[in-house]
Amino acid sequence: MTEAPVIRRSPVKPSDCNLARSFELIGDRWMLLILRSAMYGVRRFDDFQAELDVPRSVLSARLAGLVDAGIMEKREYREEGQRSRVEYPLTKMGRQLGLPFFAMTEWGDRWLGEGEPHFGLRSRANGQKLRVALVDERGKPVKPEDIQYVVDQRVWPQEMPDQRADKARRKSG
Amino acid sequence: MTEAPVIRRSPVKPSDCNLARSFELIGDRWMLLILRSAMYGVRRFDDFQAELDVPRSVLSARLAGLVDAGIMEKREYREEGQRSRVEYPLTKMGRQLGLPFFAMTEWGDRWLGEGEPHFGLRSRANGQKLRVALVDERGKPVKPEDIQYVVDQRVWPQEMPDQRADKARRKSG
DNA sequence: CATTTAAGTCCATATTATGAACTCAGGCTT
DNA sequence: AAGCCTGAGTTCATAATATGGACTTAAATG
Repeated sequence: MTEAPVIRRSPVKPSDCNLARSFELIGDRWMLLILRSAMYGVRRFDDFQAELDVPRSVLSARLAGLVDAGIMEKREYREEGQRSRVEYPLTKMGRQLGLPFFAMTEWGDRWLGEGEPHFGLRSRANGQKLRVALVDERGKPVKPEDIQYVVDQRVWPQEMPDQRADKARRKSG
Repeated sequence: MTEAPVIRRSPVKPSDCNLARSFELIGDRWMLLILRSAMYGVRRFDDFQAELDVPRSVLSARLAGLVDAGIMEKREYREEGQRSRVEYPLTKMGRQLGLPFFAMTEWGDRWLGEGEPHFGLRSRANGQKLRVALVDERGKPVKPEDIQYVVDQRVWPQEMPDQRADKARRKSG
C-alpha cells in the first residue's frame, strides 16, 4: 500500500456539497429519530412524543423544520366519526430517505448491534434478504476495488474508503 | 391504494434499533460534517477546523467522541524530517460509513442540489456511473414493489416507503 | 357540564455552543 | 541562544438551545 498523502482540504467545499447540505438540514439527533419513526408510519404529534420521549417544545420545532424543508407534510385528517386531527406524513422527499437510512441501519447492525438485528428487508419475489450495494448503470454490482471517486468529472486520488465485505468480524467476537 | 392504517408505535423500539443507535452516536451536525471531510482524507485538527469553521473546543470534543466510538483513531505520526504530529484517520468502522453517506449524497443531489453535483462514483472497469441500490443475495437489484419490511422474522405491514426511481422530477424544474 | 384527548405553547432552569484569547511543545531562524 | 512559527489543543465569558413541567385550546364523550 502506498503512503497516503496528507489531504488538507476536501475536494468539494462544504457549501457546494449536497452531503453537507443534507447534514445541515437533518443532521440533528431528534430530527433523525423522528424520521426513523416516521419511516415506520408514525405520524402523530403525541405518538412521536411518547415513542421518543422528546420534549414537546423540541418536537414542535423539529416538525416545523421538517415541514419547512419539504420532508414532511402537515395535514388535517378525520377518521370515521372522529374529530379532525393533525398528522405529519412523509412527503416523497422524506420517503426517499429510506435508502440512506437502510444503509445506515446495516452499518449499525454491523458495528453497534448485539445479536440479531430486529429489522431487515426482504424480496417478496424470492424471499431473499436484501442489502444495499453500489451498482453500475446496468444494475450490476461493482467490485470494491473498481470504485473511483469522481469530482467535477475528474478522478479524485482516493478510492472509496471501504466497501470490502470482509468476513463479519463482529464487535462481540 | 388501501387506506394506510394509523401506526402509533414503530415496531422496533428506539432502544433496540441499530438505526436509532447510530443516530444517537453520530447524529450531530458537527460529527457528520467532520466525518464527511474525513471520508475525503482530511485528518488533522487544524484542517478540520479551517475547512468547517467549527469552534476549536467543539472540534476537540467531537473528535474525542469519534475516537471513543471507534470511528476514528488518534495517532501520532512523523513526516520526513518534521516533528511528530497528531492525526485522526478513520478506522474501518469509520470508512464503512462510506456507503450510507453516498446514499445520503444521492438524496441530497436529488432534493437539495442545484445543477450538476460535484461528486460521484464511477466504475474503474467500465467508466459507468455508480449508484446505490437494494440487491438480493445474488446481487440482483430488486423491483421496488418487491421490497418487504421484516421485523423479527415477520413481515411488517408497510412497504419500503419509497424506492420508486420515478423520472427525475427535479426541484429546479 | 365535567372529562378526556390531541396538539400544542410558555417559561424557568440547565446544558451546550460559540468565539476569542491563551497555552504548550518542538523545530526553525538569525 | 532568543525569539518566532505551527499544530494541537484548553479556558472562559457570553449566547443560544434544550429540558421538563405546567398550562392552553378545541372538539368529542359521558
